[in-house]
Amino acid sequence: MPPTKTLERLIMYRIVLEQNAAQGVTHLFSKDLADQTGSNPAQVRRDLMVVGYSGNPQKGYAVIDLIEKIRHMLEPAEGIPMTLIGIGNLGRAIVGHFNRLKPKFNLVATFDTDENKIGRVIAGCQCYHVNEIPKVLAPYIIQLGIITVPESYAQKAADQLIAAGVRGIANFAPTPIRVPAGVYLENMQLTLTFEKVAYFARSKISGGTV
Amino acid sequence: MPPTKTLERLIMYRIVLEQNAAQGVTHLFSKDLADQTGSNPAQVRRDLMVVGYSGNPQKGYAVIDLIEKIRHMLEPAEGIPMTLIGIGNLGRAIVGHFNRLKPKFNLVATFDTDENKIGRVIAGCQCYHVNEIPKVLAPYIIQLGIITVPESYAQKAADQLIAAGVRGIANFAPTPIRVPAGVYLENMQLTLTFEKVAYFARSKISGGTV
DNA sequence: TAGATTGTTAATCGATTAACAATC
DNA sequence: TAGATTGTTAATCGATTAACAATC
Repeated sequence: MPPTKTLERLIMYRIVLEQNAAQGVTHLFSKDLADQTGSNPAQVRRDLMVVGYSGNPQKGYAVIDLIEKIRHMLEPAEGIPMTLIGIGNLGRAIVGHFNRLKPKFNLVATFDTDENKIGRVIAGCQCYHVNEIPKVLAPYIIQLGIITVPESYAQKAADQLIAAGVRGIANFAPTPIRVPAGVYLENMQLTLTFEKVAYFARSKISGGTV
Repeated sequence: MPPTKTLERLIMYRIVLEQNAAQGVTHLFSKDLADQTGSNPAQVRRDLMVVGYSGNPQKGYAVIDLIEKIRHMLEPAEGIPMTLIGIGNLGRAIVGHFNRLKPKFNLVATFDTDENKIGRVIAGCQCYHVNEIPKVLAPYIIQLGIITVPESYAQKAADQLIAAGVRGIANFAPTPIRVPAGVYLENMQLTLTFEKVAYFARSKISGGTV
């Protein structure tokens, strides 16, 4: 299993590799990839060691082949089952994103407590009441549960997802939550990012990246 | 200037300290703070060294005082000027967040290219056409510019903000962008988070945090 | 071939954790 | 006082960067 940081960068490389492929670029050097991702050539080469793909000192890396290698490493399977709780603006924005990520992810259902939303298809996915989580999710082993609910409901939402067997959680509520060992958690406090940027924008002389 | 990681955790501590204060908790030990933020007591104590606040071996840390110390360290000033480009679902969700963060941040304007949005007040803030960026932002030194536009417009949006003197950028478009030295950049690829969680949820036996 | 770039190892750097005397 | 917790230094750990022989 690669280090988290390496994995993050590999995902980033793949994103920009796909953009390059879309523009008809066939080969890139480690320097190019570094420039486009805010990394550096040594880092890129070191990261690529874990995917088991070799470049060519004269041409660099074949874009298509490298995408395929990274993809293969990241996604043994397609149609990763996922779900989302809380269909506010943020929830809708994220669901929208996932419509572009098909068929990689399979958004099996969304949940909310607002009667106006329940039973409707929102952003292409059926919305259920949170009470139906156990029933609706029973057929799946959900790899990714996204929490976009208000602060007061965040921990409860996580507990419900975990009870339904969800293995990984990305929490966007404005408070960190806790999960038992065995569940992978990413607490995404958007506020934290904003405060950090404001802080370093004020303090730093030269810019950081990623 | 504290290390980035330390700063991130300090912001997180403050978030949970504020929640504890709201619940009437007056004192916390490093262990409590660690549990609630997915950290560990040694880390907490080490981080708190930089804020210059001393706890008490018998009572722990006085919640209110510690909040004040961290706040003081993070925000020399109030009303940090900020802006946002791209009033889609994600943009609206973020603007909504900022309404809770007043008076700390001061969202001076939002921008879009959609004629249906321009001239309107959306989520409490006036929306202008992107062509007006230079004029509207001229009176401010913007510390935080948030980009929530489609992929194809992300780099352009950044360039426009930077030309208007924006010092820090949080980019939520689905592609990393580049900025010159002197501008602090955070590329927030939500996709990256989702793929990472899905990956480790599948691979890891015991859970990670933060 | 000559030379820039690769893959990989070694060196450096920074961040986390452990340890412990000082403290209340 | 006794004992748990603090602040801080030292040790460990992991991640980044530098270096360089191998390669095309």
